[in-house]
Amino acid sequence: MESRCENCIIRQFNSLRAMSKEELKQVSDSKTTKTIKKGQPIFEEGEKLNGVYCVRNGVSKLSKLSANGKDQIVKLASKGEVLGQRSVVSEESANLSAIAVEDMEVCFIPKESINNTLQKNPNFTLEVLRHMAHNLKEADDVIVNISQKTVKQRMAEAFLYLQNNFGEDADGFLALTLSREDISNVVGTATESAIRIISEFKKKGLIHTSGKKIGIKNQQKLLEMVEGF
Amino acid sequence: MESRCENCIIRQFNSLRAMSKEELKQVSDSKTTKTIKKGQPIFEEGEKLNGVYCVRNGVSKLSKLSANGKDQIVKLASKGEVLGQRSVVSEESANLSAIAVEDMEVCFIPKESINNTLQKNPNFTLEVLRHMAHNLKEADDVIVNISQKTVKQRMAEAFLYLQNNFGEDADGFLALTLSREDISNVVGTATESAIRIISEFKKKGLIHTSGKKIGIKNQQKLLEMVEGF
DNA sequence: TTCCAAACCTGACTTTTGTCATAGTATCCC
DNA sequence: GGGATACTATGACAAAAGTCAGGTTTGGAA
Repeated sequence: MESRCENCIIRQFNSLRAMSKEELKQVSDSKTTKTIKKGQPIFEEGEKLNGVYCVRNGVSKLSKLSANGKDQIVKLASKGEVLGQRSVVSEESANLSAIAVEDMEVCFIPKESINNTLQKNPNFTLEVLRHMAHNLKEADDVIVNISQKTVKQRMAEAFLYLQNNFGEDADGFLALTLSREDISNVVGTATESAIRIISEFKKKGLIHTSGKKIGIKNQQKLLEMVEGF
Repeated sequence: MESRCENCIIRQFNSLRAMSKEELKQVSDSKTTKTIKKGQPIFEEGEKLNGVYCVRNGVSKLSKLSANGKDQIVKLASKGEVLGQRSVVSEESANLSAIAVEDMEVCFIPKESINNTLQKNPNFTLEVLRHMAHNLKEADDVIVNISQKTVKQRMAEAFLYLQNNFGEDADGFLALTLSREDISNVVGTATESAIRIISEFKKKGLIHTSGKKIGIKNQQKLLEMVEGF
């Protein structure tokens, strides 16, 4: 289970790749590996984080509770993503909760290792900055989508997103299975509305389902729907 | 009109404060000052940016055009903010358009000066990173607000935001005057809906207006409305 | 296997929001 | 000062989305 960061492939996907050999060694010596069960939190909104979490396996939802008691899922994070970076960088408590939607394996890296490197290695800092810039762009795009598209369009978009980012299993179902409630929280709508639209898409032959599982049948039409036809 | 960055007070508000004397000197030598008239763009979505813009005066809206032809305003930027940083850092074309909502004075700083410093001065990079982290948090909060609050709540929030961030003039009107259309694009709703809600708030004594100008009359009730009472 | 809770689904209804049409009002430019 | 143009305002209606209330299915634990 335990292994050295130096040999970890995951690292290639995130900002840790900009660390020097010695820095990486230090990180590896101080890190701990944790297993998180589906439904369990890695950390929660408002919590002070003592480090970041590097995802080795599984998927986590990053969400925020709103005043009316509903969660809004802001992002889904999987293999290679580093969680909690924003909070550690700005020395604030977590703005979002990270909850596993699948069983997960994550490495906890104490903030000292991170901060140390941030102050000494501009390449690493720049790499983190680039990732943050990318996340910011994604967030801006979400804002535009959520405010200008209908729930139906956003649902279509969500399915295509899941297909692109998490792929499909052998039977043609989306590899990442979310509950209807989670889907509605990604899209930003009521659970009933999400379910209704799933039924509608099924009737129209855009998707097919089997229990919780959802498969995409007509990608083209879903794409057209996103564009507003 | 022209002046040296070394003496510029604005600098204290943004990441340029982490630059060394020599770096600042170089920036100052390469910068140019521009005047932008109300309604004119500083840069537009999709454009390749050759540098960043430091706002000395006036206010700019950062917006993105959506498929249905409406703009969504993602952020309002004023004195001290640096525009285009995200694009320069990630070497991508601009994701948002920046358009002046008031006459503006901005300093253009070529990206070479920025990139150079990013690679050599970890303090500066870290400072930029902190600003980006802050912007990301704000963006996440906007996502949650826009998807979980009603248009009425978001309108109330927008007025309070304008009051907090841009203040009021001598007559008690919001210092930043936006057109009804801009207001609707901040809130993410139809212009008619925005106007209707302004009328309603006026009837309820929450705000008062005079032409385009809007003044806050009952801050407490607006706050309660945002919270959902 | 059986039972129970949680998740899923559907219908009926209400509320919210958007759209279209139209009229009034300010503003800018000559 | 006058006319064109853009912005503001309001009514009437349509569409979208949420809520409530009730069923059904599913999956996991005893």
